[in-house]
Order: sequence, then C-alpha cells, then structure tokens
Amino acid sequence: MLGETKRDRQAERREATRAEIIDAAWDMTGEVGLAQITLRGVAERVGMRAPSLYSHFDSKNAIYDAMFGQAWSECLAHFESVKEQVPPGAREAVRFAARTFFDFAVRDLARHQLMNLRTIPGFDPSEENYAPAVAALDLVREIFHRHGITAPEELDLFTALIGGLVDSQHANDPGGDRWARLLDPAVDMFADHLGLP
Amino acid sequence: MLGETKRDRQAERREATRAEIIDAAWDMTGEVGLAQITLRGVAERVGMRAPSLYSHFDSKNAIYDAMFGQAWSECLAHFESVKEQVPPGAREAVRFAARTFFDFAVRDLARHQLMNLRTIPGFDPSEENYAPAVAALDLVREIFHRHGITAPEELDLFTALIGGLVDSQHANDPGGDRWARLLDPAVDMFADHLGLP
DNA sequence: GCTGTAATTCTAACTATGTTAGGTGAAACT
DNA sequence: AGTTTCACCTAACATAGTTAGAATTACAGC
Repeated sequence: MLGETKRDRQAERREATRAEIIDAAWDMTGEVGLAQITLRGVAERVGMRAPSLYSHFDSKNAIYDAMFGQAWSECLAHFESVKEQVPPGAREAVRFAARTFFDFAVRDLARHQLMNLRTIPGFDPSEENYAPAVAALDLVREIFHRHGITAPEELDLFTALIGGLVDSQHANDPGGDRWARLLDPAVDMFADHLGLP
Repeated sequence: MLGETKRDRQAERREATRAEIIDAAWDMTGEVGLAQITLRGVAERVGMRAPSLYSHFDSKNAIYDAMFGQAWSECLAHFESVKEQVPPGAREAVRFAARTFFDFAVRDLARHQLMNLRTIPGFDPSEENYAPAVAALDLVREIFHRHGITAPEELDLFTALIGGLVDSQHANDPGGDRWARLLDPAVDMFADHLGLP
C-alpha cells in the first residue's frame, strides 16, 4: 500500500532527525566536553529549539544513553569485522584483543569522553544500549576461552590492566602516547603471567 | 600582645568554618554523589546561606579543590606514617605499596568519588592541593628506586595496573571485592615481570 | 482538493543551581 | 567612642533541564 510507504518514510525521517541530534551532541562533546554540552546548544546545531528535542528523547540523559549505545555498537561492529583476523597463537591473540580494545577506547570512548558517563548524575545505561558493550566483552572472552583461559579472574585482570592504561593515557597524557607505548609490554607481562607460549 | 591573640582566634574560627564546610561537602558527597552536591545544601548543613560560602571559597570548584587537597594530604600523611613499615624485600615492598595505595584509593578516593573530579566542568586542581598527590607518588617512586627499579615506564605500568583495579572495583563492583581480590595476583604478575626475588 | 488527525516544532515559563551586588550588624582596632 | 573590617545576610541574575500548551506541518480518508 501507499500508506505503508509514506509511514515508512515518516519513520525514516524521524530516525534521521534522531541521528542528527546524536551527531550534533557528539560534535559538541568533541569541542567542549561531555558534561558541558547543553540542550540549547545541541538543538541550535540541529536547527531547532531545545524543547523540540523532547520529541525524540525523554531527557538529556537519554541522549547520553543513545551516544553510549552508538559508540559501543560501532565498537562491536568493528570487533566483529576483525574477528577473522585474530592470530592463531595464544599470545598474539591476546595482544590483538588488547590492541583492538585499546585503540577503540582511546580513539572513541576516551576522545568522546564516554567513560565519564558513569559520573553524570543519574546516568544509567539502558539494557538495550548496554548490550553491545557486553557483547564486545563476550568476544574477548571467547578468544580467551579458545586458548584455554577460562578463569573469570584472568579476564577481569586483563580488562583492569588495559582499562588502567586507557585511563592513565586519557587522564595524564591526552594527545600523547606515554601509556600507549606501555600496551605491548603490559600484554607481554600478562601473557607471561598466564604462561602463554 | 593581646591584639595578636584576638586576631589569632579570629583566624582560627575562620579556619574552623572552612573545615566545617569541607566536612559538610564530604558528608553530602557520601550521600548523594560528588556531582550532586549543591551549595545551598552544603550551606544549610553548616547553618548558613549559599552566598556566604563565597566568603570562604571563590567558587564551587574551589571547594572541590580543597576536598581534593585534603584527601591527598591525608593519604600522604598515612604514607609517611607507614613509611618505616615498608618490608625490606623488593617484592614485599612493591606489594606493600600497592596495598597501601589501593586501600586508600578504594576507601577514600573512590568512596568520596574524588576520582570523578577530573570530569567536573572546569575543575583543575591548584598547585598547592595537587602537591600531596605528587609527594605520595614520589614516596612510591622512592621505594622502587630503593630496589633498583628506576625506569619511569615501570612506575607508569604500576600506577596504571593498580589504578585499573581501583577503577574496575569502583565502577563494576562497588561494595564488593571482585577486583580487590585480584590485587595480590596482579602485584605478583608485576613483580615477576620485573624479575624481583 | 479538502478536512480532520496525528506528529513535530514552537513560545513561554517553571525550577534548580552557581554566582554577584549590595546591605547589616557585630567584632576588632585605634 | 568612633571607625573599620568582615562574615553573613537578602535579593536577584544567568544558565540549565524540563514542562505546558499553542501553532504548524505532514499525512489519511473522503
């Protein structure tokens, strides 16, 4: 039916506006920081007034939530796309996982300051938007399992280690590589700890 | 002179009020979170009105700054007080440093959410209040030096590792000990990596 | 094509918060 | 005693997120 098509087009436009808002929010985040974005500023960038945003999002935190979900979706997509390239050796596989996550975290999570989200008053990612983050971690878990690393503690240690490097890099040397250069030694340390060949 | 005494007493009262404000801010932080404390709320707790706080602090961020400085001062004081108890062995010394810092970070920094400070718009610790944090790190550096660990990268790796554990613990299992239990294995991994006896 | 309906955007305004301006009263000094 | 200082006050401003309700736009059915 023609009605169906038109309704589809309407939904499409709605989705496009939504994406435009998120893009505007991200642009603004890159310029002034996550906590400093204002609804009026985002709205102006999209070409509307602040209250109109409420036709697309329930609150400012809902925008943060969508940004969070989109970032992790892109991360997951990237992980999926390089899944076949994971090297066969255990040590190399762990190194690959670390590098892939670290690059994403520094490039996207940290640059967009999404890691600061958890400090935003009242922010609590929705189940839906949290899912890709869980799925991405599952991929890492799967790589570990493939090489017989099944203890949850080892994955925890791995995430803490890489997360610590990301965080230090982000907090103490943004734009530099002081901690980025420690990634390979850190992974080797971890691999030695596991006794990986 | 008597005048001196009176002026001293006045300065004392001023200092006491300042401390009272910081205490109130900390109490409030413990209840509602760092970013959610309001000047009116803090003021009410102290028994005054919000604008009166400006007789003691230049801005809200100045209060955060003072909180930051106080927390690190206490940390440094604690470090100094246990300095003599650092075990003689290299591995034990590193373990001791890690445990001391981790406990402080989880108990005070994380509980008071002071690590979130850097996400607060415009927050930039003053030289004066940042000093104890630097001094505390210097103490760790000194311990490392004492055992021949002089490469700055190793200290960076250490701080990233412990910081990652603190952060994971704080973010993913507050109140639990899932990452706290990984502290000893992590330190052993690090010590092995350094080839410590 | 016209009309009713639904959705999107608008203006106006409310509330909360950090902050400033300017006044008041008590304590400190001469 | 008179003056000065200063901690605190009230009133108010600017900027936020958010809500209410009107206006406009896009669509569906006749």
